[in-house]
Amino acid sequence: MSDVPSVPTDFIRQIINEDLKTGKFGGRVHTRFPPEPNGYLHIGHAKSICLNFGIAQQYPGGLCNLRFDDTNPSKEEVEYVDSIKEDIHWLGFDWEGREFYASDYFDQLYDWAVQMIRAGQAYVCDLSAEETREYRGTLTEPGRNSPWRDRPVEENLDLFERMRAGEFADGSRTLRAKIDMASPNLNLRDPVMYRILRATHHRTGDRWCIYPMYDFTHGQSDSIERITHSICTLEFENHRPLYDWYVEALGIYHPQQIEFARLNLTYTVMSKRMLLELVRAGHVVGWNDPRMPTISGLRRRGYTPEAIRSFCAKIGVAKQDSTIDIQLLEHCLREDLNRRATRVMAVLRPLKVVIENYPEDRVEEMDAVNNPEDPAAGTRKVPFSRELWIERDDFMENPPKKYFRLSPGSEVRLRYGYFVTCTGVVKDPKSGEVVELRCTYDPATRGGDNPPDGRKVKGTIHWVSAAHAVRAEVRLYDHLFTKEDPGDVPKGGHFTDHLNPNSLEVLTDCRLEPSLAASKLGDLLQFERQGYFCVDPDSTPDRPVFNRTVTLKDSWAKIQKKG
RNA sequence: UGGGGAAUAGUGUAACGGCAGCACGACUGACUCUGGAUCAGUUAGUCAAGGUUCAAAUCCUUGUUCCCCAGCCA
Repeated sequence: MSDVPSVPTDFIRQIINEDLKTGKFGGRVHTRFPPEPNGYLHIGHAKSICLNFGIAQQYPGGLCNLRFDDTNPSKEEVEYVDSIKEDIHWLGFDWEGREFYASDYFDQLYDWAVQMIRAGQAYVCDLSAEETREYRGTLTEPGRNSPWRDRPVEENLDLFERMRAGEFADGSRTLRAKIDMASPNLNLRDPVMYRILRATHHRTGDRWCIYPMYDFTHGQSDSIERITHSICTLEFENHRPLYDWYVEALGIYHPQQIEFARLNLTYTVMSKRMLLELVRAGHVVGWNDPRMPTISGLRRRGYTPEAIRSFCAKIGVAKQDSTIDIQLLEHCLREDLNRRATRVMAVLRPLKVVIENYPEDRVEEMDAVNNPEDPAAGTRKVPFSRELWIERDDFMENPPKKYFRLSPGSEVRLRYGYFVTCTGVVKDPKSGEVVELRCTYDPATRGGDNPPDGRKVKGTIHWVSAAHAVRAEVRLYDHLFTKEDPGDVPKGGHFTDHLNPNSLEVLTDCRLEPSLAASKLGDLLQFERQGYFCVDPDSTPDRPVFNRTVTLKDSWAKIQKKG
C-alpha cells in the first residue's frame, strides 16, 4: 500500500511501541476489528479498520482478526455480515481466514459463567428490567443490593441451568456479576452477564435462549483470540474496568483495551441508528445510496479505497472528540482521482451550436489527451462536426466581467477542436429562451492550437458532436444535510429536519462523447471542467447512468459568489 | 450535584522541559488548450489564572468548558 502516506505515530502506536520494548505481550501485535452485524459499515468504521489492520500490517508478524460481535440476535442479520466482509475487502484489507464470531464462544462463555457462579462471583437475579433500573441507583446515588444477590451457589447453578433450558420467560431473570452496587462506575453495579432472549440467531439458530451481554463477551473473546491490543472507541472507556474485572475474575489471558475518538464528519450523520432510519424512511434508496457515508454508498458514489485510506491516514488518531471537515475527505478523493481518472467530454445541460462556416458533411477526428497527469494513458479520437452541443452555462448573452466563455461576439477555444466566435443567437420566439448558437470557426486553430497570428483566448470549453453523441442520465449529488451538524437539533426537532432537498439532481438529457458508450462499472472518469464521475449500477446498455463523485474545484464559482 | 475522559490556528493533528510544525480550508500571485492540476506566498493557535524552572503546550495548583455513563444494546 505504497500509495498511502506513512502514518504518524499516534498515541496507540506509541503504546504498542512501548509494549514491544518491555516485552509485555512477548513481542506480539494482534488486533481485531469487531463489528456488530446490525448495519452496514460506514466511513467511521473505515477509520477503525485502517487503524486495526494498518497496525497489523505495519508491525512484523502483526495480525488482525475479523470478529463479529453477534451477541444480540434480535438486531443481527447475515445480510450485514456479508456486506461487512465485502466492504473490508474492498477497502483493501484481509483477515487471512481469521474470521471469528463471538457466537463461536457461546459454550465457553457459558462455562465461564458457571465458573463464576461457583466462585460466588455471579448470581441469578429475579428482578424485572424496571426493578433492576430502580435498584441501580443514579449517577450521584449508590444502588441497592438485589434481594437475590446472596442466593446459595447451588441454587444459582440450578437456576442458570434452567434459564438455559428455556424454563423461564424472556426478561424474567438475569445472571449478574456480583461486584459493587455502590460503585461510582455504573458498569460495575452488578452488571448483567446473561439475559433470556428467544430470538433466532443468524449462526446458532435456536440453540440458545440466553445470550451473553457485550461486556461479558468482548474481553473474553479478545482473550480467546490472544489479542494484544483491543482498540475501541471512547464510549467504552467506562467499560474498561469491567473488561479488566472479567478477565481477572476468570484468571485468563488479559489483553489491553485502548480507546480512541470516533470519526465525525461535517454535513453527515454517522450513527447506525440514524443511517438505518434514513434507509427505512426512504430518504435514500438504500444503504448504498451514493449520498450515504456507508462504505457501499461511497463505493457507488465513485470513491476509491485509496482515497479513503489516505483520508484515514491524514485525520490521525487521538482521544479528543472531533469533527472532520468533509472537505478533507473530498480533497483526498480529488487527489487520487486527479492522477487516475480518464478525461472525457460530456455536456450535462446541452445547448446546440451550429458552426456556419464548417462543411455540413464533414467529420474530423480530433486527438484528445486521456490523462494529462499520466502520459501512459495515451490519447483518443473525438469526432468534430458542424453541429455540436455545449454546456448552457458556457454561454451568457450578457456576461459579467471576467466571464471567459461564449457570449455574442466573443471567441473561445473548443477543447481539442477549434477557436469559434459566436455570431448569432437563436431564441424561442415565445419564451425568449436561447435555443441555439450560431458560430464561425477559425480553420487555423485545428486541434485547439493557438493561431499563427498570435491571437489568444481566455476561455476553453468542452463540447460533443451532436451527430455522434451518446445520451445518458447523470446524477448530481450534494451533501445529504444542510447543517454542519445534522444531529444538533432544537428540542422537538429531528435530524431529518436538516435533510438537503437538493441532495440529488437527475439530469436525463446529457450528451456524452462517443468513447463513453464503452464505459463500464468501476471506470474512473473526469468529465472535463465539471468533476469526477463513475458508472452507476442502474446503467443499462441503451441507458447509461453516471454518478458525479465530486466536482472539480471551481474558482469561477468563487468569483461569482464574491460578486 | 458521582465517576470516567478531553482541551494547540477556521477544522484536524504533531511537538513528550529547549525555535509551536504539518495537512485541509481561506486569501494573494505565477502558470495553464480543464476557471482543473501544478508552483510560490499570506493568513491564523497552546482554555484561564497562578506557581516550579535559566527555559513550560509539556510539570504542579486552582478554575472553566466540552464529551461519555443510570439498556436485560454494542
